[in-house]
Amino acid sequence: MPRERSTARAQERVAATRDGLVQAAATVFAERGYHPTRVSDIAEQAGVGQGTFYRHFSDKRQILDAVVAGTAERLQSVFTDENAPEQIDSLAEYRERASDMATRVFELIAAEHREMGFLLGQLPSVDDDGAATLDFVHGIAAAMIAEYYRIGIERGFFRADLDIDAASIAVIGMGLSAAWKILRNPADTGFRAQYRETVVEFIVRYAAVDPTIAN
Amino acid sequence: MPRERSTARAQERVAATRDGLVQAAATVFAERGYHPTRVSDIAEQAGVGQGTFYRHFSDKRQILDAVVAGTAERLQSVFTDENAPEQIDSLAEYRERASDMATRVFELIAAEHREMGFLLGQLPSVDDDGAATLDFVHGIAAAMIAEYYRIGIERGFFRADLDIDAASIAVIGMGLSAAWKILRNPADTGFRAQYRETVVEFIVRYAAVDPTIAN
Amino acid sequence: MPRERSTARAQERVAATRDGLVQAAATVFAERGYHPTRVSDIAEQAGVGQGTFYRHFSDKRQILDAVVAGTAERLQSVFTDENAPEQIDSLAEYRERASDMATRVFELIAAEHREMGFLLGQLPSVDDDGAATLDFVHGIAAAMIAEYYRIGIERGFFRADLDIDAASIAVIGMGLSAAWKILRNPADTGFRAQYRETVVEFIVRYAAVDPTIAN
Amino acid sequence: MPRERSTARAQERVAATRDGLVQAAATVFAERGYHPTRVSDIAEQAGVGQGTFYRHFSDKRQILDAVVAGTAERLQSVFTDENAPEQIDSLAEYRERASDMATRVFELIAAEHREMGFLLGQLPSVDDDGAATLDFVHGIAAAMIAEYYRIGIERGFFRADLDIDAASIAVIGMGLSAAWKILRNPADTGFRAQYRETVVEFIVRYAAVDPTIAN
DNA sequence: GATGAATGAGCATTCATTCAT
DNA sequence: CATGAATGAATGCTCATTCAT
Repeated sequence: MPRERSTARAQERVAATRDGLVQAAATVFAERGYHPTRVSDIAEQAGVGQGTFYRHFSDKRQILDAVVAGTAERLQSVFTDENAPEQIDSLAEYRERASDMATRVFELIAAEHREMGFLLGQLPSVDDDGAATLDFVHGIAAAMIAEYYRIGIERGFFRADLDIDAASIAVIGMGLSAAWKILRNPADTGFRAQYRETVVEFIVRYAAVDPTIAN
Repeated sequence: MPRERSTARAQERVAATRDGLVQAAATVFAERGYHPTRVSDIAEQAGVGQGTFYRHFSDKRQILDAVVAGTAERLQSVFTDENAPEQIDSLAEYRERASDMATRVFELIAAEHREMGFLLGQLPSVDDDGAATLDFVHGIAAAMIAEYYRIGIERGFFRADLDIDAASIAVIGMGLSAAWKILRNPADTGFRAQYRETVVEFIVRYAAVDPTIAN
Repeated sequence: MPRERSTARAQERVAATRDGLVQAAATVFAERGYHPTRVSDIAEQAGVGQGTFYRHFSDKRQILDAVVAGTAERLQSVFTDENAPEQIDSLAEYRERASDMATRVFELIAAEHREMGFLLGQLPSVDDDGAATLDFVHGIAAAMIAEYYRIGIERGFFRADLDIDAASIAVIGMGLSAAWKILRNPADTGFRAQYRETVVEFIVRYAAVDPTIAN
Repeated sequence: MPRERSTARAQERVAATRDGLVQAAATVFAERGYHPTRVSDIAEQAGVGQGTFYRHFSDKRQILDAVVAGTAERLQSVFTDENAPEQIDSLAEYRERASDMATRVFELIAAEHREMGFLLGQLPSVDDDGAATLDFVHGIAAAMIAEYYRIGIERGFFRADLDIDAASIAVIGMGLSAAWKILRNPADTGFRAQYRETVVEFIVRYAAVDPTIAN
């Protein structure tokens, strides 16, 4: 089947061009910001002609969706990959898990600090849909954190009267601050370690029936 | 001296026109965002001609500074007006003060939600200077919170081993999350009260030598 | 009222710029055709910047309406100005009137041959609306010619069994052919005179009860 | 000779592709007009790739020539096929012949109304060469009609003092009007019959020595 | 000082044409 | 020969800025 093989190869090439454009857009959006970036900047960065851009995306807004989808997916995967809260049985385990996840989130932010900075700093400014996308990511994260709190109460090492919803939002806020700081200085691993400990402490001391147990 | 009087009046009128433009810019920037807003939109909203805009501001970027200065000033004043941490002598007082300030910040955000939304959502996307301005506001707030922690340790009702810098950043994050939520639903006073309590609880339980004292 | 006077002058200047653009568009549309003409061609011909074009017309299609309206109006005025068919009382007068009107139409076509050529040759190619506009002009002319036939029958010097509608269309066709020829050679006054006589002869011999009366 | 046979088949296929493209171009040109039609529209309509278009035609203008040649040829064949004016010997025969030819022309226009509409409405707008092509067709038709008039005079049933050139042009005009009307409503066979009779009457009454003979 | 008409640099987008597969 | 992805010149249109009144 020489036909099919060549078709497959052609499809690969098309996909490669498209991916290159998305990658290029992620780069220049993060560098210059969405609005100041011209389509020609993206094409140039991708090493293709301007017309090629329009073969793959109808306009600048469209490629943004592809860029954001990729970044948001990587961010969400931190929370979802092998991180079911059901496996936590003690406050000590909870501490460990929270610390792990904070580490992973902070590492991802540091590693993709430009993309994440774009997500936080630029997406709301694109349009209402951009802001809505960020809202959606917030919501996902909040729901996930709330689930951890629920399990903690259920298992008896978190006090039953804590405000799950408000606490989830507060925890997300600590993450936002972390992101803000990391984005300014992605190489400062010391801050990340220090801040992670503090965040865990905040979470545990706020929620634990007896925070001293696992201290 | 009819001369001087007329001059004074003229100066007043000029200042009024200028203020009207800043107010108009704040409104349309908040509505549409900085980049999509045209200078003609600002002039139209202010009820003056486009040429008048350029009598008062050299370009679009300039009026943004005036807009941001006003908004940021109102935000900072919440932290500085009659709020010296030296006056706090007990954990109970600390709680009360923290609750008061959270209330004031949340009220301000709700009252000027569009301007504050612009600050958080749009300013980083304008240019590096815009992001720096937001950084600066963050820094001010962090320093102020840090001072409160320092006093708490000094007066003995906060544990000495807490991480002042990291904690300050975490508290700012909780404020960011609050802002995010309030901006989406400025009329929900219930959320504000509930979240305020949770934040105070986070702060006190994290830092207090014996959180139960004032419970 | 210095205010009002300056406003009136300003309005004049605006109208002058607009008229200049319409004039320029008529010229370049006639020269190059509608589709190949760029907005910048029109602006250049009018001696203004491209942006000025868009102050007065939303796009290329819009200015075409203004151009066509002017040309069509001049064309229709030939038929309507002081040309009521009621004043015709004899075949001899009818001949004279037909000859007069043919002369006037042919002169107009010769004088504005580029604009008229545009109307006939380019308008249908612009879009459906362009074709409809030409249809409309056809309809106006046909109705007017039909009215002349009706009067002729009423007054008794045209036979009653002639087909008014079909004949009107045929007469318009003779006019179209004239236009076609005149557009190719606007300076040939000899052809115009010769063709005019033939057309009158066609009309009279087709319709007259006794064509020889006024011969 | 399997070689030659396969070559012959290949040539056939090439010709078929080419014809398909011309047919497709005729269709989409008639639908959208020449300028708004994209090469990709033609290729898509023909069911081939864009590249294939350029294997058969050097550019968009080239295929127009092929389209126009076909349409014009079919139009001209109405006048030339088995229609030598030498075979006419009486006014009655002349009437019949004129009626026949009008019928055939009108039928062709109705049958290929989109292609003919393109010829009349779009060709002059393509470029000077397009207008010249239409001029050429006009000239052919005029010459043919003139020949009929010449024969009529020669045979004595047309008056000797008629203006052959002007009359030919007038008759073409009646055809143009017919085309215009038919193009707007190709299904209206009633109009065609009615208008045909009127045209014949115009022609005969204008030219005949004694029009009443064959009435 | 105020005005808004005029300006043109800048950018998004289209589409005829090329060419590697 | 056929294909359709890639190309970039060409062009419509926007909008920050200027300036004559």
